[in-house]
Amino acid sequence: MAKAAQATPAKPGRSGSPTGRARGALLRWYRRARRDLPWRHTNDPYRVWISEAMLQQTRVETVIPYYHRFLDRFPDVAALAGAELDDVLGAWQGLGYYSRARNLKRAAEHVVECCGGELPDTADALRELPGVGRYTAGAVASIAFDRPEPIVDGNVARVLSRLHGLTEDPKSRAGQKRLWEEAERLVRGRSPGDLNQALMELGATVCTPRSPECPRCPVRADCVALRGGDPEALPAGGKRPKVRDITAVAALVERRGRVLAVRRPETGLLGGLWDLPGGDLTASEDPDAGLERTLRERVGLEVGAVEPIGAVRHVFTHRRLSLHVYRCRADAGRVRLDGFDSHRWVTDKALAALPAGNLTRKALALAEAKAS
DNA sequence: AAATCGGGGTG
DNA sequence: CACCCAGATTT
Repeated sequence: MAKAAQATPAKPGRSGSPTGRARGALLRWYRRARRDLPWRHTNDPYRVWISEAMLQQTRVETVIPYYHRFLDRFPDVAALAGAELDDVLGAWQGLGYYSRARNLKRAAEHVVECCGGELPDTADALRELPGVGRYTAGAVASIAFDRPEPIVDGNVARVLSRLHGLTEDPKSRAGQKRLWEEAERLVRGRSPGDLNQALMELGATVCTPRSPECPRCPVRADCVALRGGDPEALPAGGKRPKVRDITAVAALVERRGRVLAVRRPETGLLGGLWDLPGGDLTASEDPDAGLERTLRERVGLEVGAVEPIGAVRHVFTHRRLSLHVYRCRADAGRVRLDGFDSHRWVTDKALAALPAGNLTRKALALAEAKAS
């Protein structure tokens, strides 16, 4: 259960000050207008933590079904700590940023070993857990433990940039410093969890990146950017990274009625997930030649009866990938891995059950469609 | 300070 | 297509 509020600093928000007026307006607005979201039905620190981990860089609507399934499968810290990694990754499959799932499990194991299975109840202690940064520590501390800890996420950065007319880039060190200072000033006082959620809710539903609905905003009277006439101009934007085009190959390598599945390294892209063997093509390399080369180099197999199945495209944040999919037969010889952690010869059904990324699922779906 | 890490919704 | 999302971690 949530602990009682700790002593709050000596200056409760006076409703006469701009800060006090804004926080009162935010709290009243939030209690009236907030969306009914699954994680708002509980103060259970474990559930709050899981929701915050899932919501990192991920939209609310995407998270909701994962949140229910994950908690159904791993209802508490002990269940998560005792689970198989593949089961945790399986529950995370399709959600992206898979290091979050591995860190959750590692953190759960640590909490069981060192804290009797109870999540730490301060931001500083939470911060020690793998995968818990300043934002997540503040969110769990304020929402689950009623502590006046600030949070700054993308929504809060936008709201505060506009409210205070901050023209610095929120990504810069100076911009971050200022945002956290403003968030801290605002969170001091009653109901820190609701205040923090009000800021995020406002950014998500009213103070949106484009076409903000300023007439509906509870703090419009104090908004510097609105007075300036162009709230949409804030926050100051940065530059975007360049997108690379990549061509890769992968194959269903068959032997004695089974296919070869390989596990990606724990760290890096799609870490710990299962995949079909293959790899990126070098510049101007022919896909057929690339398949032969990557299978030889990365799984140590010579293959025959190579049959192209087709290609699938997948867009990552800064990569556009075109994957050529093949079916082939492996000659005798031991698997020797390079760049993968482990392998299994599995049936089609077992292959479909292994945790994998969406690109691999697309490839499997294509092969399935082609076979029938 | 910049790169890396997924996937999906939106205008 | 560009942009962004209840960010964290590594370099």
